[in-house]
Amino acid sequence: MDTSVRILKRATLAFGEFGYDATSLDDLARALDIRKQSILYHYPSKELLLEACVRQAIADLSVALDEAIRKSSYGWERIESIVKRVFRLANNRPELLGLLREVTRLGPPILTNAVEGMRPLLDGATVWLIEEMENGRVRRSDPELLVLSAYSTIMGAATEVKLFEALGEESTIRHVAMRRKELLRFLKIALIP
Amino acid sequence: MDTSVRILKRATLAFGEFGYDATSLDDLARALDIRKQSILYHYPSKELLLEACVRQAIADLSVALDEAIRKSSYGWERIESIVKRVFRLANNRPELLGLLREVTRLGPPILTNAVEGMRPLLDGATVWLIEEMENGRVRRSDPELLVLSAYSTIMGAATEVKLFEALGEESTIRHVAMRRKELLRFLKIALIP
DNA sequence: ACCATTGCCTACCAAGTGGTAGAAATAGAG
DNA sequence: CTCTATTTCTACCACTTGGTAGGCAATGGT
Repeated sequence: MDTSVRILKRATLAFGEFGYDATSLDDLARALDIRKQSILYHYPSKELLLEACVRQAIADLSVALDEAIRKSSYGWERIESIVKRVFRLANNRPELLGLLREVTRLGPPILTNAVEGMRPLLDGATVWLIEEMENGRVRRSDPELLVLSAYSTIMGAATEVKLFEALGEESTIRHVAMRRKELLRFLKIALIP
Repeated sequence: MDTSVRILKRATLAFGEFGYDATSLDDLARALDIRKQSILYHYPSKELLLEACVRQAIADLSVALDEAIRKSSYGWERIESIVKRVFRLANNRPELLGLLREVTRLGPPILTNAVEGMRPLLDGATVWLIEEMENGRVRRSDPELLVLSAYSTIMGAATEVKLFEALGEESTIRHVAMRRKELLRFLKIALIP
């Protein structure tokens, strides 16, 4: 595999799981069995590496969501499809959502970039919600607020696996499925008229 | 004020806002206008300082929640009271919730400690919920799951201010109030039969 | 007056940080 | 084969990190 891609994947893993500050280029190089300077050849600085990771993560997320959107039609069906897709993503590639959370934690300037990258996604969701509300398929409320609430709710539900484990809740597939089901029930009651 | 208390407060602020790794003892000492070794006199290591901060944060949180609980009675009234209290806390002392989120990010071993400290709180909430469900004041569902979902939802809504700011949403008091209202509406629909 | 304890300090250190300079290897094109 | 560009490497650096060793002043009990 291309070295720069290997670096990107590993960095996304590390940044998403342990955080940006806690991940040193030396660590990364060791894990990849290359020299640190090879990393700095492909990505001139640690911050630029992070940027690249975030860009890729958002791209991957967009692809996944587009898939979920195309596979479904309207109203509740589509919401359900999206939530399920996000949970699947959280299961298969937890580092992606972890990285996004990390970015909101780090704040500007990297967050500003990331937000620009996500805006089409969020705007699309907002526009769609407005339409659905007008057609009476979704309960009326402030659509932007709703998108952001949904974002942080799904994010929380999908990424706080560590917390569940620490609480002694086993985090088997079945448990994740239960939490997903519970969240869906919640969302359905709250969103659908 | 007692030096050790000053250190604790400042460390909680810094850990909660910028994260554990991003906060150096030198930074802290500079901000407090004391020498780093004075910090290490009161708290023998950075990790023990973090532990102390977390302990105190949980204690403060417990006090705030107890207050909210005592002030309210049952059913929806109490849930509303708690949510409002948490939002007030997120407004007055955002570093508290920030620190707790940071702890879940850091994972074990510190998370294990923190979870032990929070267990009475969570268990209390679970027991109360079971009672409310049996009395028909709260919609039936898995109570433990519900507590954790509520935790991550409220946490997300209360702490993701940075994200909202980056999105260009002004984060005025009015906007926070709106988000609180929205969350309450959401919870009411989802929880109350 | 004495001494032990407390609290804060100066001086220092080994390890690790992100990053620079530039050599050596590799590979494709003519 | 040779030239050139790409890629990976060794060697190094200035700086920051958490933490140790030990001194020095204040305090208060005996």
